[in-house]
Amino acid sequence: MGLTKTDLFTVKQNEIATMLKALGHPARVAILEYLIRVDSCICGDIVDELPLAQPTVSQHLKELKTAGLIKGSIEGTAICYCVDKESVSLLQSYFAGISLQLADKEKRCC
Amino acid sequence: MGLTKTDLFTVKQNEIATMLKALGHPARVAILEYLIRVDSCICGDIVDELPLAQPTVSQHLKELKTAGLIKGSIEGTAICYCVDKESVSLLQSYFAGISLQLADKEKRCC
DNA sequence: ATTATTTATCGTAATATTGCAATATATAAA
DNA sequence: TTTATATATTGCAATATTACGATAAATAAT
Repeated sequence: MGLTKTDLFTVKQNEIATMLKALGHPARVAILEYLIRVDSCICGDIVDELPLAQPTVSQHLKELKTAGLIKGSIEGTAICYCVDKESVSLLQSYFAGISLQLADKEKRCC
Repeated sequence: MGLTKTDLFTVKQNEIATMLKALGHPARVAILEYLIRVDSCICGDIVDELPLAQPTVSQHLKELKTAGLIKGSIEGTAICYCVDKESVSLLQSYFAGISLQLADKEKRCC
């Protein structure tokens, strides 16, 4: 197989999983953090910043973009990437909600 | 390849990526949500709840456990799984921090 | 027009993931 | 002890991911 059965789960569950999967690699976490740290949304510097080859970085950027976590805009010959605030906000809300629900429960085991 | 170069990134980045990767599959998101929803941390009901075969569910549970997101305790012949509050709290803090940092920045492109 | 610069895509090798049937393990009940 | 119940492990096929060299595409500068 190797094929995720997305149709068996809710749209929301798939949405969350897709975004988290995109961040399920240290290079992509590093890219996100770099884009946030640098206050302009600088682009190909990511390649210099990361210890990975240019095609590899490009591929990671594509995955982040496909998952909706970053956006890119053409800036002359370069491309300017930046974080999609909405999607990050969505994840933030998701975990905030979960934490809230967890706070109420008292554990009966574990 | 197919091999993540974890040594090239920070411990924190790897830690976050590992947990998010574990949640990067709708079945595992569904398991987390189910464990939170059911206020006792019931175990093998997960198999009935999810539209996946028992070995598949067992495997997903293992991945969540390895990533530290859930814990399991033996309860007679059954095993009782529940969410590890600390790790969820860690993720919650992570995204809260990112959101805060993002709020300050004004976008220069995208 | 030619050349340099920047980013994307292709091709490919190594490895990982997903899913499940079959089977093993381990405890509870009879 | 035998049988039932619950969960884990093994083995395997199909597919996905990771990484990068080589190359393409697209714009800027000369």
